[in-house]
Amino acid sequence: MHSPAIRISSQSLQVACSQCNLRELCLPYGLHSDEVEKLDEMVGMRRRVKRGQHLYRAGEPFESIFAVRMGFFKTGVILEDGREQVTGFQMSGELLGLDGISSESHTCNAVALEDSDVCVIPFSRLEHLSREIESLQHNFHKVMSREIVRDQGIMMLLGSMHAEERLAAFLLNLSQRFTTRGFSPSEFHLRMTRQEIGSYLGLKLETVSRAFSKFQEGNLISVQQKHIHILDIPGLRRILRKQD
Amino acid sequence: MHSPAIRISSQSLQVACSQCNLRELCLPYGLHSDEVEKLDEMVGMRRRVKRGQHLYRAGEPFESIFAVRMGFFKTGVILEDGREQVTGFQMSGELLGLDGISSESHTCNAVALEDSDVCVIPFSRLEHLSREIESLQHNFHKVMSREIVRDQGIMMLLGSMHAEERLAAFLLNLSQRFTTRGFSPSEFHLRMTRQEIGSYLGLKLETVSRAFSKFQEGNLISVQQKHIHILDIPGLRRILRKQD
DNA sequence: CGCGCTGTTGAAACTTGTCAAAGTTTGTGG
DNA sequence: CCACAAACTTTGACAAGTTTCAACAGCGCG
Repeated sequence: MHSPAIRISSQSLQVACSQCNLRELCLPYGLHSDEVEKLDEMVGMRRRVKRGQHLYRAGEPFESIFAVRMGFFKTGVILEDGREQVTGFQMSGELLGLDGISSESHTCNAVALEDSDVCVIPFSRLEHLSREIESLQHNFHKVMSREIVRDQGIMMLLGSMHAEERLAAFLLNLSQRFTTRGFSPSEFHLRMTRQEIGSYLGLKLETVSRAFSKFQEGNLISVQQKHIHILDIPGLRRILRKQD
Repeated sequence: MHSPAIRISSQSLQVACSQCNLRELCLPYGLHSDEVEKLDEMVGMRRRVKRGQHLYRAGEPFESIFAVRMGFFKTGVILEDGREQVTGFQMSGELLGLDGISSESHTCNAVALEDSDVCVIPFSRLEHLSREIESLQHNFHKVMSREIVRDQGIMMLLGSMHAEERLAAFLLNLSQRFTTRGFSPSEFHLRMTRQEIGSYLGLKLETVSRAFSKFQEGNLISVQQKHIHILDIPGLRRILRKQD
């Protein structure tokens, strides 16, 4: 499955956690340097996923979790009638595949929305190393817990907010995550379609489009297709506060 | 905080995992008997929570997770305007407090909906023991992962289903969980109000009430206040299938 | 360079929420 | 144990928000 050649070229591409500029966003967070070196051994290889390709599919056996090194993913499931339901968007430093642990097979699809790179973290090795490195164990538990908290936040969004509030929350969340990664908080490129945003927010694509237009009318943002410029962050926040 | 006297009385009430008839639903699942005995030492004590009382509150420091031994809980948050948003209902064998790991403080409130008993599991001891007992570690990871999968299921419910579909899914889910615990799949008592069901399902209480009435008209269930009798499980399933 | 996917906008239909009133159950204190 | 108050539930009529259907514009990929 993974040839020595790939292994070597990966190394030359700085596969090592100790060299990764995402280590403050990822599993190595807070680990001592000797511990991070052990992590390096665990992270078997990198995998490149081109735009539109699957990182994994629902039903496939679960063996590894993945850390996004570069790029942008969506996760979701295909419903019986063929529609897609998007459950999340992941960017660099975020983990993919945690849902597969429980059933030992992936429960959703993960698709790259742009050419991406991930670190492959064999789960049994992660568990093994977690038994040795206390802070890695604790870190991993925190990451899983954060995922639970995140999901509950979305449940609240879906359960109690109107269309415009949902979109405002979505934009502010993206803005905040881009900021953490050193990008502009106010200007970015959406990697997903209106359809995918709508699916994620529990809205139809037309409703998403209308909300974008409304925000633009109110000079809160400027939209040009997928290019978003947030003009008034406090204004977006006020939309959230209205009902929530 | 916990006197020897309480400790002893707890023991006499069969605090031990090895004696617990929920062990197939809880953390001890699949552990060898010598390992379960180590678990017994970890589970410090039981705690009794009367109906309406809080097990924990949002913002309190996180120290332990809890396993429901007996009873019924709801978790939720209070929004700024005073409304409550319910994020889950927990019954025997299910864990509470996993969301607190990430921030080291509880992110929601947990309230007993009937007089309940929980096992208090100090989290640092759980992590410590997880480093020794491989199957406990794996079990715990599975439990957390299952929570993530569960939340994503609710996201899909909230994002893509109509009122009656949501209520049908809710009833079928309860039915299934009661069945697992040896109770009737078709007849049970709701511990929560229409308001709380509505909050959980992203609906107003009136809508929940109307959906109950509609199901009753269609001879799918018989409702008498909080007492539910499911007359036609396949019929409820068909309601789910319609749009999903 | 054109075809297809994506996005925008309008009008009508539908679902759910809001407000209001009345009935029912539960819990408490006398 | 009863009576009363508070909380919960049901139902109706109307309002608001979202979806559906349809038409058209624009961008981007091959």
